[in-house]
Amino acid sequence: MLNEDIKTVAHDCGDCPIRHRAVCARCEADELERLEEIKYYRNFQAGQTIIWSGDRMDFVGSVVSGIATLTQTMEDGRTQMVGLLLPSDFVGRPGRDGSPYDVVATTDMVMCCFRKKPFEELMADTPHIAHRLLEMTLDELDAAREWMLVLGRKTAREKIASLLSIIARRDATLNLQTQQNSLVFDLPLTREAMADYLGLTLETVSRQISALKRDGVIELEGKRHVTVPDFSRLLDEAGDDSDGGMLS
Amino acid sequence: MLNEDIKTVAHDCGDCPIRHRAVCARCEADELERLEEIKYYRNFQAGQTIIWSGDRMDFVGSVVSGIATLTQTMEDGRTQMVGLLLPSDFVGRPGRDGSPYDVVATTDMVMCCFRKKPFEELMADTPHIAHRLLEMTLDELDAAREWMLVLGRKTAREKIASLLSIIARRDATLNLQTQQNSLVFDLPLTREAMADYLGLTLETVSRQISALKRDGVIELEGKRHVTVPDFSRLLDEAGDDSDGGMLS
DNA sequence: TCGCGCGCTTGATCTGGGTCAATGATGACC
DNA sequence: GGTCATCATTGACCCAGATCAAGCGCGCGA
Repeated sequence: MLNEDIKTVAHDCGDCPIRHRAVCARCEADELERLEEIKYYRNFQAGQTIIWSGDRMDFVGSVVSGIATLTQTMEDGRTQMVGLLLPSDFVGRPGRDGSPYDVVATTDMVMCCFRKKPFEELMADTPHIAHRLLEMTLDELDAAREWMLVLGRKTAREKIASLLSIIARRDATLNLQTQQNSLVFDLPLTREAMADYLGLTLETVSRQISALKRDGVIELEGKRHVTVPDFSRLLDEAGDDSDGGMLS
Repeated sequence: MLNEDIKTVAHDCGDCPIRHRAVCARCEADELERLEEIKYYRNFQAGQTIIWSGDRMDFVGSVVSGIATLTQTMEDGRTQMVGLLLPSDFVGRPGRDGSPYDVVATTDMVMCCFRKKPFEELMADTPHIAHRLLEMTLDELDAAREWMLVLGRKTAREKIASLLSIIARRDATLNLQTQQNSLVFDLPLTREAMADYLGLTLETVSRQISALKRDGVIELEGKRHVTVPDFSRLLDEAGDDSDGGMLS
């Protein structure tokens, strides 16, 4: 699984989010070396299932580009998305063998993977990687719990606004382009995927997006390209009290 | 905060869940010593708020007895419970200062606390405590995500059945009394608290409990004492495909 | 260039659970 | 042992969002 470009990116932290996020802040040469040895890239096509629920996972890794979703499905077909993986997000559960949900690429993706067993050994030797993983897991837990409020208590309109503001926020921090106070981004999900995230039907998603557009909260170009003229207005619609660190 | 009984329980792992779960599996004398030094007990009364959302937390700890809830509240008063703390559950976020939600005791409680800063130092020195915390956080994340499916996709009846089966399961594993194939337990929550957990109203909770009783899925004695004659029937009602490790 | 499929929109109708309101149990406190 | 407060139940009605159904528009392959 080793390939030629490993050496060339050995100290290019921007390339590989896991290295960037988990290690580089306090990087030490031998750790980088060991990480490089167990690192490889994998490509996935849009629609491809990366891991099936219950499958054994023999790697951990992080998203370099593209988007994936974590979903749970009941026997009768009802599905709920329980996580959204954007570039720099971590995938995998050190110390656990199986995945409790399906991981599906919704766009073409590149992942930076590490073989699981050696990664865990490395983790055992280097406490700050373990520490970084705890940090990431706590972040995911916070996100999951915030989403529980969305699922349990918000109206359809608030749910849509919440999703849009999360995507806008992530997009802005990734691209560092909070340009002229308005936000522009492409929706990385179909209406159906949004519905699965929000606990709604795709028809309701469509209607509420139309409503937000009609009311001037968002502008749409085609079906996916969104511009948000006033982000605080969107947050208002989401029923959020905080700006999530977007506005100062 | 040190008190006299510390020495007497120094090696009684059953008494203090955090020590039992986080440390004792591979316990080493000096760690126990250091844990004892920063440990103290706190009592809370039913209804008392342990931590307000946004508050600084200067301790971590675990539940010895009683029940607490983690809740998030919107400005207009809508609230969603995002976690339920039963005996042996861990409270606190090593490395984080504030709490993102209210922690409220719903019964009288005893907690075993550790001052946060020294606990973090101990964690930095002893990798397997950090490892144990990662494990616990992953468990919480799994639970939160399973709950997202409940909140987003299940009907009111399924939600109630899901909650009952979770409580029954926890209760049984704690008390090790899977006696004569039927389960008996007391509901530790009011109808309103259940509603807040399930994203329902208390009226709907009441109606669905009555319906499950009418249909013979559960039996009620008073308002809180529940017996489940057939656990797999309850799991069926919950729409769950697995038995959660209860039945073999 | 056509048509065909997929993602999306919009309309009509239905229904699960919310809302509002009245009434019942239980137990603590005087 | 009566009063009051808290928790729970039940009924009547309503509405947000689900369901069912009909099109629309755009990209793609023949």
